[in-house]
Amino acid sequence: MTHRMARVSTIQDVARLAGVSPTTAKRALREADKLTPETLARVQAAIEALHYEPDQRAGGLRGGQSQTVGLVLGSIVEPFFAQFARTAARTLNRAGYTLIITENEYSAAREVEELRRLYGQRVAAIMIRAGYGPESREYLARMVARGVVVVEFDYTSPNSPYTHVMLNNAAAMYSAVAYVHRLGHRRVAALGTYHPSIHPEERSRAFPEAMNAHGLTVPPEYQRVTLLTEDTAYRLTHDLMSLPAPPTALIALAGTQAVGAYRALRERELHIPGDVSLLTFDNYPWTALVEPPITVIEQPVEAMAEATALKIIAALEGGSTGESITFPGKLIERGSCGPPKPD
Amino acid sequence: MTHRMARVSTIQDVARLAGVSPTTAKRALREADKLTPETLARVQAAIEALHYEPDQRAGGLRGGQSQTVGLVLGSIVEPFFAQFARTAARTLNRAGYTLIITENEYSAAREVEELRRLYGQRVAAIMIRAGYGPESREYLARMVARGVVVVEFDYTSPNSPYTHVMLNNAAAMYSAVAYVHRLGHRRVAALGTYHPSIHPEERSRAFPEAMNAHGLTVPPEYQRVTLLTEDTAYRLTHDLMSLPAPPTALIALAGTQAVGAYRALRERELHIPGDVSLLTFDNYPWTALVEPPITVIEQPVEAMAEATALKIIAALEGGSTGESITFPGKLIERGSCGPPKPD
DNA sequence: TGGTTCAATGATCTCGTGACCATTGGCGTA
DNA sequence: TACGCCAATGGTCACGAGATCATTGAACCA
Repeated sequence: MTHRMARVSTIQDVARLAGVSPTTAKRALREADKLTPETLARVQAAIEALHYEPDQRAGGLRGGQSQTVGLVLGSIVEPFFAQFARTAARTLNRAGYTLIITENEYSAAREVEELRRLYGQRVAAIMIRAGYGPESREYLARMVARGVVVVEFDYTSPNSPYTHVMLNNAAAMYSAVAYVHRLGHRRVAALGTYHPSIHPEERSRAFPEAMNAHGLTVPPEYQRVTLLTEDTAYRLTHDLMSLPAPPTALIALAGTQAVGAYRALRERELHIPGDVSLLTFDNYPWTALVEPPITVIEQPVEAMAEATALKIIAALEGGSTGESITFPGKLIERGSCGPPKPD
Repeated sequence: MTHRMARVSTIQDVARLAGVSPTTAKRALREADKLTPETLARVQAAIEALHYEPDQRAGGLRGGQSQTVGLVLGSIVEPFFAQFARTAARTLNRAGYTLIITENEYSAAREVEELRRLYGQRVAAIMIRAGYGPESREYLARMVARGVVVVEFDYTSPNSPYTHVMLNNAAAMYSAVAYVHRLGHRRVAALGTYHPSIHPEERSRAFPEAMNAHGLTVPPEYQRVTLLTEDTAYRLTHDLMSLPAPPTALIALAGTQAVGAYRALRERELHIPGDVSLLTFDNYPWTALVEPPITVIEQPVEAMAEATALKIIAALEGGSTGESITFPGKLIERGSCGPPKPD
């Protein structure tokens, strides 16, 4: 296979073959009822014969925007996001939109180039899990000023002006802390501490608040600002368990973190939940396979993805994105949490 | 946020602000050396002031094709594919292309609609993990006739005319069978049997051949045509282990299958590897966390993705896709395989 | 000094579709 | 019968960038 001889048929070719004007041929696609049955049949036959497919780019050129929507994920290899993308794509496809999936790797700086690419395609809307940092804020605002619809999901940056679809992270974290507190834990650590610019996550912000609500405090030596990666969770777990007074319960903020935490605990030959309890966000299949199976907070991924996509569609069809929505997390008790070892 | 007042700046606006003709303004982007330094500076200042971004769709209109490449995955929630997408996107982005990621859920029928969508965007090329079945073959051929570059990866349909990038599945399967044979296993089952249209996979085809090469045969009751999903693997494992003479070793054909198989074995309270050995394709993080950790065949995902993307780029820059490539799998011995229990 | 050359800049056409306006002709009604 | 209406169809332009050809003017050389 060397090179190509593109000869793509256009609506003009269809019209010529059918013996009608291009305008009439186009109507066969969008306003079929305005044509005589015979004319319609002739045009459809021509479309079939030439295997004509409209060029989506040309149409959008006129109106300025396309039938294309951008999706900016935190990380495409995080199953939560992959599943989100699947459901969002299905919903948008049904409504006639094409989804362009990208990732920002949790960084606003990295995100700018993706936004630029999406804007180059003149996407009509963007579903975004914004990255950390201020670098992309101005660019995003400019896109909105140019008519691009924006909806945030999974995370909303502080003072964000955009509608969002999220987990009720505060309530989920509260239920997690309440659960381990009920089991008797007093020294609890989350695998990540709130930081206004590096890690401005709701989950890490809600953790000390939930602790306080149970009359507990998070010791300073448990507090470390991290990212949502396996690696940082692995190192942080090792560090925490090396402390003179290590936590008796760990809360991972995302499924990928749980992998790192679990690996570190295994390396230290700590028994779960005998020596330390473990709880994580995201109900991934493997969490039920390890021994003991891990207690998790499940997110309604599909419902969240569909809600986000529907907001986009509503806004594009002339309405608005509407109010922000939160979904409840669900604590699924398995075997990785138990009473703490007496000191 | 209600509705929009799109006023997007074009190269015309830039030209007007800079006091030059549109043609000159355009040259500031692609042939900057043809402009006087002063003119260039004026145009660049105007671009900066208006935050001008070229519309990628308009340019492609002229030449017929775009700077866009389609990627058709088997399943976006399979980590192998997600990682493949990440690496492919990075490689293509560096070369100035935008990647549109889609999935066919292993079905050629489902695939046709994705191909149609991609062709609607007039993608210049497609990287595809073709689905099972004949439904999309004709459509794909038509796209090629219209100048779209096609490269297959991970799987190639029988008699496929396209260049492909794949794992050396036959060799990988041979090494897997050799390994369990060396441990003493004689009753071995793969979680899926070759079928020319339902499951025309190299791995399932290579399995009985590898068995024969070791003087073994696959009993008919072990042979079941399945899909690469967790669910089917789960059911098939239950069925196999219920047989009067169950296999002493199981080989899962993909990481997702391993989840289902592992779950079924746990439910039956079978000890790994004491009662049954397990081996799977795809070195996913969780496979090292379960007890015992699972022996896997690792695929060089990133190298494969990059190779596929580079073939696309080569073909688009005027060359050809070149020869098909295969990559070797790597057997990583962990604890899930051991000698079989004596009968 | 007239002609040549070339760097710098500009004008115009093209791509494929959607939006909008124009034309045709048949039929009903006063 | 003349007028108006409307269904059916056609003509034309805009969208935004790339490609190609055209123009300007200054420098250079014989």
